[in-house]
Amino acid sequence: MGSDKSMAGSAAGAPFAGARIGRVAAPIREQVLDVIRQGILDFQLRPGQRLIERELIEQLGVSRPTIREVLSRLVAEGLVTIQPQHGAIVAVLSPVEAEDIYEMRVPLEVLVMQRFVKRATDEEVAQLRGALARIEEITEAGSETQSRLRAKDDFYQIVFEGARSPVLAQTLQTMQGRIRLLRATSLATAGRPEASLEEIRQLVAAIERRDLDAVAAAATAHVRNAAASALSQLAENGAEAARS
Amino acid sequence: MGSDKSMAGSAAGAPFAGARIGRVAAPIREQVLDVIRQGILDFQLRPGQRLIERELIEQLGVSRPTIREVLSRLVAEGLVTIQPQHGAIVAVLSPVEAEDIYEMRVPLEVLVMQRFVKRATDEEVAQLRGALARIEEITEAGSETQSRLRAKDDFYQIVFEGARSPVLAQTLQTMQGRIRLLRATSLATAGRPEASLEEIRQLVAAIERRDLDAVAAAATAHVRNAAASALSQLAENGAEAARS
DNA sequence: CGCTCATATATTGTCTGACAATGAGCCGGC
DNA sequence: GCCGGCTCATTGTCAGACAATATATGAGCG
Repeated sequence: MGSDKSMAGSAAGAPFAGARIGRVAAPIREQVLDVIRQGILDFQLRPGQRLIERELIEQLGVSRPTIREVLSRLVAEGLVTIQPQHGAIVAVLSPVEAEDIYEMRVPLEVLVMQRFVKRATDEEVAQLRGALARIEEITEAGSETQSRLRAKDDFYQIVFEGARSPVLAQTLQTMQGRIRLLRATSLATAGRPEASLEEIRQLVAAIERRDLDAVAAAATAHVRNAAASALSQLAENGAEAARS
Repeated sequence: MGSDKSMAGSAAGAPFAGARIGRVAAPIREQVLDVIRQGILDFQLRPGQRLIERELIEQLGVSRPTIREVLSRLVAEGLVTIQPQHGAIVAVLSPVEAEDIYEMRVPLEVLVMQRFVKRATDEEVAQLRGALARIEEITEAGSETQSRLRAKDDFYQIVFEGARSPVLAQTLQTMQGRIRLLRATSLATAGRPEASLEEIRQLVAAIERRDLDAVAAAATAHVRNAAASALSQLAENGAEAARS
């Protein structure tokens, strides 16, 4: 409830401190889009779960056209599937698709990392090292997957910024989104945070040395290993599901 | 079939060659999506041109929510840009974006070609040769760009089918769509159809030999050359535009 | 007791109409 | 001649409505 539309008037607390919500700052549909996407990426909405328009309308307090527009966008991103005449569900990644995506990610990630080497400022490289440090911290603390994922998102954010390649960045971002779906499907790959961390360390080291070949090798290894881990897990999970 | 009930106004001057939407099998919005996308890809809707909702409604005879949904999808595909509070326009590719896309296409196209080699049936390979033959025909006949593009689309369609990689295929397809936008911007790259044809010949030959390395080399060369040609043209065009 | 069929419900697909808010262009005044 | 206000066009968003279709429920029958 709450969240009336025209509450802009008084705004008791912050005259112009906080971000103005609703009206001018961000179109409603962007907000809705973010909310639902985040819900999927954070595993609150699980793959296969139905997304019923009426429910979303009630929960988010927006109108049906808005919801439909948002769902369309999510379909385009590959995070939602629409079964005609039946409704939208959170997308379920098939092993075939997952393999495809990982295979595509390899060269694209190499590309973006090399671009980062070529275009990023020294400051951005330093930021990258900082992000690595945070990942190390979290990994060593053995924190939950959630925060690790967020730290890795930050890491990639810096890479994308520094690479100055908006299209490439966006493509990779949606790919990573879909892969995260996969992670939700196979329920916490958990897998190998330490191995992954070591790979990232090597990657950052190569970046700092500005060694393009080493960067390519490290990026390739990282994605390949992630793929192998995720896909094997998915295979197990799939077998299990088939058995039941 | 179609054209049952509301065949309303004649809409003589529709920019899309008499395409009218009827309520039949496919969902209306899919039809609308196809029509507008095709309009963009066929250069009937030129980059930068405004897409005013009201006009589209009148020309296509569908309602506003439908149009908006379609425009959203096209935004996601990168064919349309929305300027907040101002409206949608056919996307204009900046040189930076174009370069990005071409650079991404290189490894992805290598990937899809190699997959085709590994997975396509002999019959599909034969079909590919057939498609090549048609391209040759059209090129030698010196036909207009339009039919050449269509023939190349057919060629790629076969590749995508045979590669059995839906995700990869879709990604490449949207990329090629955006690149075609570029072609519309710089007004008929024209370029050298003969050179392009020779590259494709080499590619098909490598595929028939099932020589993965040669396929990679040929695919890379093809995309790289296309990029060089398109980008140089764009640079000229940009300079010209800047002058005026 | 299980199975098939008909009904009922739920949900989407689409349309109509409406309103506020924002941006663009125009016109008059200084 | 320039600036400010005004009008208009266009988008952003909502509410309600209806048909079509898929799923679930229950009744009747073998």
